[in-house]
Amino acid sequence: MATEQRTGAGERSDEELSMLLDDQMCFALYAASRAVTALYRPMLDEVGLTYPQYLVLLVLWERGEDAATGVKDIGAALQLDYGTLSPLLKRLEARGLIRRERRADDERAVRIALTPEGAALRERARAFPGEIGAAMGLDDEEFDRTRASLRRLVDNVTAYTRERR
Amino acid sequence: MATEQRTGAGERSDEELSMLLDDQMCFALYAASRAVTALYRPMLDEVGLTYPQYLVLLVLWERGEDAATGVKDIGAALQLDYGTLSPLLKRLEARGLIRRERRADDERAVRIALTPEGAALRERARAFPGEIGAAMGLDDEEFDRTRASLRRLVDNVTAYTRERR
DNA sequence: CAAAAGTAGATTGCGCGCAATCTAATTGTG
DNA sequence: CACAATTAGATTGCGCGCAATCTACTTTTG
Repeated sequence: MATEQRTGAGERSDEELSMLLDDQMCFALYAASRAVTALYRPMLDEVGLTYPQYLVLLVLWERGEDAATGVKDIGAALQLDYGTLSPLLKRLEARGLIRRERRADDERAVRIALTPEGAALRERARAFPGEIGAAMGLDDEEFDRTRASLRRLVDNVTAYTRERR
Repeated sequence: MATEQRTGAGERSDEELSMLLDDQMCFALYAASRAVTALYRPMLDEVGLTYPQYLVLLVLWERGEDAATGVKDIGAALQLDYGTLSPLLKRLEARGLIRRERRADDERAVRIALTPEGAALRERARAFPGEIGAAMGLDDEEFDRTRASLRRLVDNVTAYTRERR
């Protein structure tokens, strides 16, 4: 266990953090995110989904059939833009899991709705979070605290990014 | 702040975790990883690197000029395969930051070595971790604890994945 | 030493992410 | 009402990630 040196002894305290790969939070996040995605892969393969497609379905399952969910709403929930979502949603439509239809009252907007097949898939996915959580192997307290810290981190980073834009 | 319900009231305690997007660690990780990458982007743009390219250089800077680092070594450090690394390393070579040369004693292996330009880039990158860390806005204790939990999570998940392979 | 097994790396194909650009519909304003 | 600004979404292009397949070396083994 290498000891850290986040805030140095004196001068240049915030510009001289370690450049070591394993000291960096950014790499820990990058590695953890990919490891968890890889953990999902065999489960998602069984239902023929990719991980981002699964996230989109999580949003739709949560909103319900009659929520008038637009592409923009999904993008806001997942922080994904049209460049990612447009082709992804077309693939979900091609698989028969969702329908995409222009709204009559606003021809710009596309309403994304679950098909019965898409809604039914929820039951097959219900066991996923439990399996994933178990494989992570953190106890409830560490799990909750880590998730809370990640949320705080995302909020801070998002605010920071928005400021300097 | 929604309160959680990780382990339900009684039956099916580990198969009935919340399906809500915001309750899921996997989404917290996915969102945090992308938010941090986005935070790096303007900095990395200034030196003409992508985030994964930056990670590769972190490895090379850490190993030093004469470490005989192979593509496999970089892959082991970053958990990336040849399909990702081969074209990425060619791009770094095209930018003049690294050299790729077959080793004389083992014609299968490719030695990746920093050029003077690649080595010099380290100085321009030295300030990055500090800026990123500041934008994350976690105090030292929360930062260290979260990073430690992420490492533990990656270790557990990796072991789990390896078991069922 | 020859055939088999193993290893280092490259290539192909597909699905994200994301910037940049485009279209078409709606809203706002003089 | 005309015309500018805004908005929802699609498209293009590029660089990952990763599975699958391929090549070309090395090492093992009969």
